[in-house]
Amino acid sequence: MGRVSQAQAQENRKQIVRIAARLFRERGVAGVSVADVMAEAGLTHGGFYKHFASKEALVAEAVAQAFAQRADLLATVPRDAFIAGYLSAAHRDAAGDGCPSAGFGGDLARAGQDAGARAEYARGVEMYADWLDGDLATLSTMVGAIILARATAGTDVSDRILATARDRLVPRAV
Amino acid sequence: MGRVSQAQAQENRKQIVRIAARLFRERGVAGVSVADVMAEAGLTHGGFYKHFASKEALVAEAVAQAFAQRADLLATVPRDAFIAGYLSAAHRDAAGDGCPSAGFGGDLARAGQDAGARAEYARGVEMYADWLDGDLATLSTMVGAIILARATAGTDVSDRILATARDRLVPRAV
DNA sequence: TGTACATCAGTGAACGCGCGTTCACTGATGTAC
DNA sequence: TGTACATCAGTGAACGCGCGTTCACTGATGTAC
Repeated sequence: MGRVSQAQAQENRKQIVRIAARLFRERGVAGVSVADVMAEAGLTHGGFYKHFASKEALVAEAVAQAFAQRADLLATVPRDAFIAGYLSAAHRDAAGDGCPSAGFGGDLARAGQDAGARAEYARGVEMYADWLDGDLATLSTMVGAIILARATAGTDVSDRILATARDRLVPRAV
Repeated sequence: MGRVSQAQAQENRKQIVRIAARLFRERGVAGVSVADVMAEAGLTHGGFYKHFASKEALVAEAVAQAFAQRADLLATVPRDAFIAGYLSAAHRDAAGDGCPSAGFGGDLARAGQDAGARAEYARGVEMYADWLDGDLATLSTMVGAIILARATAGTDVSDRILATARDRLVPRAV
């Protein structure tokens, strides 16, 4: 394949970011190679650097894209319904589409160099904070519960974590 | 150096696990090589496999050791004081000595193969659960707050996360 | 509208590099008598 | 207590391997006239 139309190239770029945002949340940044992302986009790995300066740059864009998608959801779903869905087994088992605060938190909690990704992450947390009227303790409970539930998935403590967090944050919901 | 006394070998083994437990929490499992751990123990990397079957086996032991050390602390410090210390900037900035639920959570939240480490992790969470009389929502808030605070370290939202979580969990403490 | 040329997205082989792991070797430790 | 031998923790070079990144090349796209 030779050159591709500008529109196609731009679409490919977006696709790369979308796929990266999913795979990084599913398997962690270190668990996904540039070649993995490109292959899933139907491209070969060599072309990656026509779009991004480095893998690190892709991580930053993937974090931003994941939070942007998240913002749409927050604007759509009522608060209690959102939190109940957040603290569900379905969300625990589908990290790729899930909360970026949880999906990227483990990777970005190390100081590393990835300043760009960390800046996007902080911006995303601010967005959650606004949505919760500054109640970052509730966000902490949500993020902590989903990370703990994922790390203990397959044991009965995992379901108990989600259940107790749900009782605490949305006691009225069924 | 040739052979070493059995007592010395056993001491070296413990040292390797202790160092791994610290480095893995500081930099993540993927961010620390077997050679890194061995070098910090004053040994060369080749001897590692006289003590452990694989890096994965070391991770499992490191998780267990970190939680065991944690258990001692829980038995010593009063509950509110512990939680206030947990939700401090000092704990945020010293992950190596910090909570294993937070320090290993990001790494073990991916399904991976590391069944041994995940089993130790689940056991550790159960220990916290007992200490909190089953209140896993409070543990979720603690773990979520520290992970979020670490991932946003250097921004002002990081301090706000810790402050709001502290207000929620230990309102009486100063 | 058509032609000639420049551009550049994508290809696929190759590059260093660091990793987890293996292995032949060393020599002090542990043991049998 | 002393001697001879077996053991095995630690050494350091080497192994495949996969990774992020580079690069010469291709050929359809975009542009200038």
